[in-house]
Amino acid sequence: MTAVAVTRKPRIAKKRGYHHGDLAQALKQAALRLIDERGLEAFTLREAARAVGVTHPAAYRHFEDKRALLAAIAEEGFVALTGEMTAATDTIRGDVFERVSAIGRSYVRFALERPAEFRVMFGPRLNADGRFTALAEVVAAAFQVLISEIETGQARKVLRDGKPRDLASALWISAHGYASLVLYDKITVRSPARAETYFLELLQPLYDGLRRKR
Amino acid sequence: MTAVAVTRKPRIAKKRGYHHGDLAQALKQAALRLIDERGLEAFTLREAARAVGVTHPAAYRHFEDKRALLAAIAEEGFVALTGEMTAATDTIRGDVFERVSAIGRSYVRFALERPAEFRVMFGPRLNADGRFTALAEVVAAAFQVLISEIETGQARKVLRDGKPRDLASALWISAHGYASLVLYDKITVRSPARAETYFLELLQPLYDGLRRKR
DNA sequence: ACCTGAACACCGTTCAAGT
DNA sequence: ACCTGAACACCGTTCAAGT
Repeated sequence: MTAVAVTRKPRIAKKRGYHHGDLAQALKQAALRLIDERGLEAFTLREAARAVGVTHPAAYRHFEDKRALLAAIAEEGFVALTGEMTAATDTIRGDVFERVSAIGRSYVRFALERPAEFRVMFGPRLNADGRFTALAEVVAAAFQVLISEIETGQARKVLRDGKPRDLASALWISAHGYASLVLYDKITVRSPARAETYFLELLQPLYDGLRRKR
Repeated sequence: MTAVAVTRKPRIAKKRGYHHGDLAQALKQAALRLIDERGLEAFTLREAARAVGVTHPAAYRHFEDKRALLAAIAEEGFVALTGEMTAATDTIRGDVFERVSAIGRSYVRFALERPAEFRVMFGPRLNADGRFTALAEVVAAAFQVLISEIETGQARKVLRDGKPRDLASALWISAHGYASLVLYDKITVRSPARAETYFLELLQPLYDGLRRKR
């Protein structure tokens, strides 16, 4: 966007020959760092290549194009998110209600701790044309964590009736809406540490509404 | 992103001299059309200028830079959204609960009917550096519609207790989370016509939870 | 198999110059 | 006051050529 005049920093070690490592992985990590520092819109493939000490066309040996690099990051992000949500419930055995709210909390934590990944996962419409089928699959897998939890909650007569997909959507919407509005500067949180508990405070009405009447 | 080889279309009427109209307005409209057609990431200032028949540096007479053009679009978008939300309650006199859910519905409708504006409003972090104070103000004004409605709902003992800001945030989160997940292809709606009622279905637990126990 | 050099068709931004 | 022409420092993508 802005054409800044940068004093050409001489490559520390002028690489000759191959990168001799996992260049694909290195490019993804460089990309995330750059997105963290200057934002998604300012991110360029060329800069990522420079950061790992390789000429920019080398990236095309590992990714079809720029969008494919971002899609790879998004894909890994959804896998990581699924892992976090699953891990969140591991510590909580009994109360399904506690488990469900722990999943919501872990979603929010992921978004705020790894904002660059979150933005890549939800910012650009990478898969508008359905090009990245693997990406669509890991998105579905993440959602499935919510659905399964709702199902066991309903089976134990803790959660209200309704299609599991729909109740799970409500959960996803609440965690995603909160995370998005915070990350995109629309809702202000006093301190990052309070972000998770504030989420539970705000969405208490929803959680109350999800509880089965007794 | 993609460098398409376009056969240079000769300008229909080779404009000489001034645009002789509201160029700023024309650029904003052209921008929205282009974003609608090819997405926010593909949008360029130069193409918008070409579309209205003016050389690209002419845009800088009306906007400081590309971000400022997008910020102007976002600003008008928030004003329009505030108008829609206010209008949504005008038809409903009595039940505060009905009014609150009408606001949510109008938010969702706005997002799905005017996706380009919605994406500009919430997609790029235009105001991350607090550069556009007017934009921040219209965002706050839109939020205020929700807060006011919550306040009267509480005064009439229809809505549960709690800080109006917090209950209003819950509403915003739900409408925004739903709209975002639908617009960014994460939640699928059977038909666009069903999108609004599906929203109410999904968030029924939240609305139930917002109701004051009696 | 993996990377470089060079090229192409674009960008956003600036600025002197034109009317 | 408003716009153009020309220039600058970038992009993403392609491809022949090198090791």
